[in-house]
Amino acid sequence: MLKITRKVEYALIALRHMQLKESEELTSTKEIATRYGVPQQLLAKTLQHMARDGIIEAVQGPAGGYRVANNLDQIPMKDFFEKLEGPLGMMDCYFDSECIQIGACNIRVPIQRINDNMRNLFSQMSVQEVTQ
Amino acid sequence: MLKITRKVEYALIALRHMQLKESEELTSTKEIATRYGVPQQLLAKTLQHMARDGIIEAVQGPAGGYRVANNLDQIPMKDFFEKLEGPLGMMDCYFDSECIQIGACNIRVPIQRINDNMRNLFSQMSVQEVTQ
DNA sequence: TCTATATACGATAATTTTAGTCGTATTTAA
DNA sequence: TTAAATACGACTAAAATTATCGTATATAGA
Repeated sequence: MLKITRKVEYALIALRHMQLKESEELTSTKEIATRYGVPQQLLAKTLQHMARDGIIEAVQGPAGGYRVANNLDQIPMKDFFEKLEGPLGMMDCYFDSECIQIGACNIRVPIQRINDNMRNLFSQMSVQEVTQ
Repeated sequence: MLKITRKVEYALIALRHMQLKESEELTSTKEIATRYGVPQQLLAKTLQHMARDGIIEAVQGPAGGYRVANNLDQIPMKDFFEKLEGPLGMMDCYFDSECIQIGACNIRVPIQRINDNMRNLFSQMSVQEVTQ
C-alpha cells in the first residue's frame, strides 16, 4: 500500500529535470524519455495531463515542449497527486462506492481518521518544496 | 495511490469488532466473516498474520478464536501497515530494488521527503487511536 | 506550401499485483 | 474419538496498472 505509481514517478522525474533549466527553456518528451530510460508514450501522456492541469505549460509544434509552471510553490502535493490519480484516500467508499456491507460497516470512522491525516499532511506540502 | 488493501481493511474490521467485547472474550474467524460479509479464508489468513505479529492473540481448538492484544496503544500504525504489507514507502527502490536507472535517477531526494513525512505521520498514530 | 517534429488522445494489449480459493495439517475441548 | 477451530503453502481468478498502437493536430523552418 501507499506505493507511488509510475505516473507520479515520471511526473516527478520530469519536474526535477525541467527545474534544472532556465524557466523559459523548453524540454521535449523525447529528451526526458531518453535521458532517464522511461517509455516515451507513457511519459507523453503524463506530461499532457500535467499541462492540462496547469502544473506545466505546453508549446506545440517542432521545437516545442514543456516548461514548469511558475506557481509550483502554491500547488499542494495533495492536488498534485489528485490531479494525476484521482482522489487521495485510502478507500473508495468515500468516493464512488456502493459498499456492499449490509450496513454493517464498522470502519468508516477509522478510515476517515487515516484519510484526514494523510490529506492534511499533503495539503501542507507544496510541489516546489518536494521537488526543488 | 495510497489505497488501502483488503488485508488492511479486513484487519481493521476485525479489530473494531473484537474491541466491542470484553478483553478476554474470544472471536472466531467465522463470526466476523459472517457478520461483515467477508471471505472467510482470506480473513483467516489475515488474522493468522496478525496473531503471529502480536496484534492479536490466538487460542486454538474448538471454542478457540482471537482476542486483541493488550498493547494496541503502543503499536504505531506504521508497524501495523508494515506487518501486514511490508515496508511503508512510496517506492521500492528504497527496499529491494535494482533500479535500472542508468545512475540517472533524479528523484531519490523528493521520494525520500515524501516517505519520511508519511512514515513520521504513521509513527505518531497508534492502532488504538485509530480503531478505538 | 510542404515536411519534419512536436504535442494530444482514445483504444487496446501486456504485465503485474491483488484477491480469493483449495487442500491439508494441527490443536484441543467435549 | 470427534468436531470445531486455527495454521499455512500452493494455486487460480480478477482487477488494476503499465505500456503500446494508431491517428489527429499544431507549427517552425526549408
